[in-house]
Amino acid sequence: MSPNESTVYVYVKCDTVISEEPICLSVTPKYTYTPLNQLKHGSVVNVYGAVKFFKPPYRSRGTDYCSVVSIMDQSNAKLTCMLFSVNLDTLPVIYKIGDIVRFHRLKIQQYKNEIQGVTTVGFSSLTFEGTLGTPVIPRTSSKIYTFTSDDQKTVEALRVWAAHHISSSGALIKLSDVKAMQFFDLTCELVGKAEVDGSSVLLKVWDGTKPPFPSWKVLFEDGSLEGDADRINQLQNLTVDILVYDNHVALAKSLQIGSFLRIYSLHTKIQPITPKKQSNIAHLEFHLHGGTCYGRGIKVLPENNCDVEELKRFLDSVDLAEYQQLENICDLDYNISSSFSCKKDSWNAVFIQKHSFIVLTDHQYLETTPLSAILKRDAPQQYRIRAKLRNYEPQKLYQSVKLHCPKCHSLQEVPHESDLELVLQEAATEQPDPKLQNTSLYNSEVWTTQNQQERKIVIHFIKNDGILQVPEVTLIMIEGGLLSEIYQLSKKFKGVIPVKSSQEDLIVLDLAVPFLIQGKTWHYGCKQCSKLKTMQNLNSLVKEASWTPVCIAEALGIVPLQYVFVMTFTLDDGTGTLKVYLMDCEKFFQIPASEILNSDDLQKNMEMIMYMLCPPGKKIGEYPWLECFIKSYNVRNEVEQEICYRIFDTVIAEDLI
DNA sequence: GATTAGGGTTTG
Repeated sequence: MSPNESTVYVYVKCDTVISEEPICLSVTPKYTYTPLNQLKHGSVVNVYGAVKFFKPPYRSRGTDYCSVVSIMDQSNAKLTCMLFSVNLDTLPVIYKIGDIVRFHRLKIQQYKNEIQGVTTVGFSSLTFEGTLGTPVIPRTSSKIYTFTSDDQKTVEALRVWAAHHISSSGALIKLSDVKAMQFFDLTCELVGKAEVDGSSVLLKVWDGTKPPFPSWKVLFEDGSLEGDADRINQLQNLTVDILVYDNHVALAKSLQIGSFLRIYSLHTKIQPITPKKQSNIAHLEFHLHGGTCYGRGIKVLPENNCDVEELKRFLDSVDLAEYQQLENICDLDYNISSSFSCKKDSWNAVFIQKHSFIVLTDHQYLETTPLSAILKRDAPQQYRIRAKLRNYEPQKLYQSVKLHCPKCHSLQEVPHESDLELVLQEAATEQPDPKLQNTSLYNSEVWTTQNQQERKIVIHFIKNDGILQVPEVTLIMIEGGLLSEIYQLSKKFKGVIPVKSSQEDLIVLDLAVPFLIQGKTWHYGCKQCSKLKTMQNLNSLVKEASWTPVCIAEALGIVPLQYVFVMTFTLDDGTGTLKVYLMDCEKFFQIPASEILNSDDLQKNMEMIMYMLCPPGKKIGEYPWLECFIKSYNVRNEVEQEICYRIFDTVIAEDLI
């Protein structure tokens, strides 16, 4: 064998045992691998990639199993592959984002202006654990495959790249960290299973940690529960009930008790509290909905999977007796009648102590003052209080979010989209000035819309030290853009500044619209306090590329407005009631007011918090106690002086959110 | 031999 010849090791895989002894053949490797940015429509290629997204194999409506896998490599290009096979085994065995795959004989074709990979005759795959430092052992059903030292290097290099460029399974969380409303991936052991009806199956699983809220208990017919009854009973406070629907039912039915599972895109919801139920504690529902969106599905993990090995060690170390005690307290709560409200409160106290989901104060040294005493005293004072939230206003969340100027302290409404669109439409009729395009600060491109009377849009790409960067870190300015266009661009670029041409330079379009759109946050400036400067002033930020809203606002002479929640709480501690104001950016609810209007998830979290603090359909005796820090202050109106109260230094405990 | 799905959450 000449020194330049590579060695191809042909590993012969017999069932699950990989032969330790490579058969050494003196042949030149025949496989070449195409970088993902060089794929040509119509070709059949071999590729390597790190898994960016995947749907675990599921039965398609046709004859085959299907798995959708998106991969990326060092070229930063992404390829989505449609993998089909009659045989489940020949699809890649991917367990999580970041795994490394090698595909042989993948056909590249075009679909909707993008290329995609599809299985073709002779398709085969190897999958490797993506974690740095773990052994490079392929998962595959292929009995014979090549694996050279070059392959080893490719996998290792991709692991390093993926560790920096692909966010690992952040969705993989423990039951103890589960939030009241979220989608996540769960690694767990199956302890019980029951068919509930034709379209759903109940899975009872645990991962050794205690969820922050008790699990809902799904009802099923007597005798339909599979699993060891003693064990199910012993673990009842640590297991959660997952309802699995529709297309996942068949797979769920086939699962063996005691197997280790990864359940992808599991959904938690708070169980509505109904008057029939005696408990005033929120319960969590776990759903694996129908469909395969976001890779929703179930995969059985082998015993030798490193996550399973870790889970097994952890499950063995759990002290079950500790959770048995809590169970007894739970039983007390479930069984007592509503007439024993003081007992219930004491249970509530235990629960709150354990899970601390009620409002906390930073000022633990202060003694609690009854509201009746506060009402008799002059202002200004500070108090620690313990009360229940009898009512709050406004009830509609979007009405509680306002814009506050830290300089002149004015409060204003967040502009409605239709108002923004009017201003943008008006501005779009003005002609961009070509003299202001392509300067040392930015490169400009003029686009002409096709269907709207040839409207001109100019995008100015701000350079970093004279060089254009990738969109993710590039700030752009837009002239003549409408709301939908700005919205689309804000998804691609670091930030978008709506501008217009003036005599000397580009200037901020109008403070009636955001001066900067960054991610989901629309930043506004105060009309009264801002003293606008032109866009060339951004030059001062270019070197450091410090494109924070604060820096940009300062460079442009803008006083940025803060998003705040403004609410009135009516508090009641049995001795009296007090109206208390809350003005909060993000500390109180642990939810940024600046992002909530553009986030369904945050809105749901907020609704859930208010639902917990002020549960509808319940008597006030059953409301949770809140601990707050408030201060009183004098407000003089035209006729008289009034004492007002405001919450501060108070937060909702993290566990609730 | 073609089809399946074509990533971007249910509404139980």
